[in-house]
Amino acid sequence: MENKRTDCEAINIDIVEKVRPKMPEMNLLYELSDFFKVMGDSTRIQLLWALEESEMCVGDLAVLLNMTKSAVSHQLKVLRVAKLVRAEKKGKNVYYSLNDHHVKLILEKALEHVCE
Amino acid sequence: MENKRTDCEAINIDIVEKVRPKMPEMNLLYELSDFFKVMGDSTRIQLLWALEESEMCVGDLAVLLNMTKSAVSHQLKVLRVAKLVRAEKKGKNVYYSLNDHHVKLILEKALEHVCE
DNA sequence: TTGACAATTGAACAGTTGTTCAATTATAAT
DNA sequence: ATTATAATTGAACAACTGTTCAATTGTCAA
Repeated sequence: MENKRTDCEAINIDIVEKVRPKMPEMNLLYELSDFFKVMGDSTRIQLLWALEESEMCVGDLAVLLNMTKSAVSHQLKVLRVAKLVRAEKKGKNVYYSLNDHHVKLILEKALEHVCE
Repeated sequence: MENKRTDCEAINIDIVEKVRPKMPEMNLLYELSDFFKVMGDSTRIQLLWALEESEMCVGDLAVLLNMTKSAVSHQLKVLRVAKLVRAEKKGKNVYYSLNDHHVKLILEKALEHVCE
């Protein structure tokens, strides 16, 4: 289970024990940090930002971001696995679109944060 | 400036050119992704979560998270550099507290996202 | 069927990240 | 002054990440 360990005693054991029950479960914690990890890449933010404006296929996104199709496709896969975008095949092309309304809100809040 | 490059032509050049002016500046993009990178670690989320409940010193946080003081201190430094927490020396101890009201909101939104 | 194009894939690479360990700084108590 | 405790620091290490490159899949048009 827990393989880390402290190397000290608590200074204010009362505070620690008051806070402990408020801490989130490890499971939730990993889901949260995994979500932020996905957001923590400038290429993926660009992709989400672009798809907020319009659905687009891989080639268009590659031109827009000035990257190779391969690099874009790899990152779209990350976003797809994280369920932030979805893919739809139309003829020869695969069109990507946003799959989650929370993302826009979170991006806006983060924007407020970095802009202040 | 730009050292990446496409390996293809746009399929829908009209869409690409319609979206292009809406794209954020590289500068802003990096600030955004840097912020999410900081949030994208379960240890740092635990620290922020704990400090939302009460300010605490390094030793208490180490006990609470069951980690070494060193590991906690390293991560607190990351949060300090990102201006998400601030440190105040009180006698023998250094007390850390939240330094940004946006963080709580963003954590809540992210929580809504991963919980649905 | 053949050829061209769109997209995906996996391996490889360099660059980055988080924890550990040992050493160090700084404060408080004796 | 000396000792003990709190916290920070830097180097080292393994684990992870993002892009490139080359090869592959699947679809359309001729």
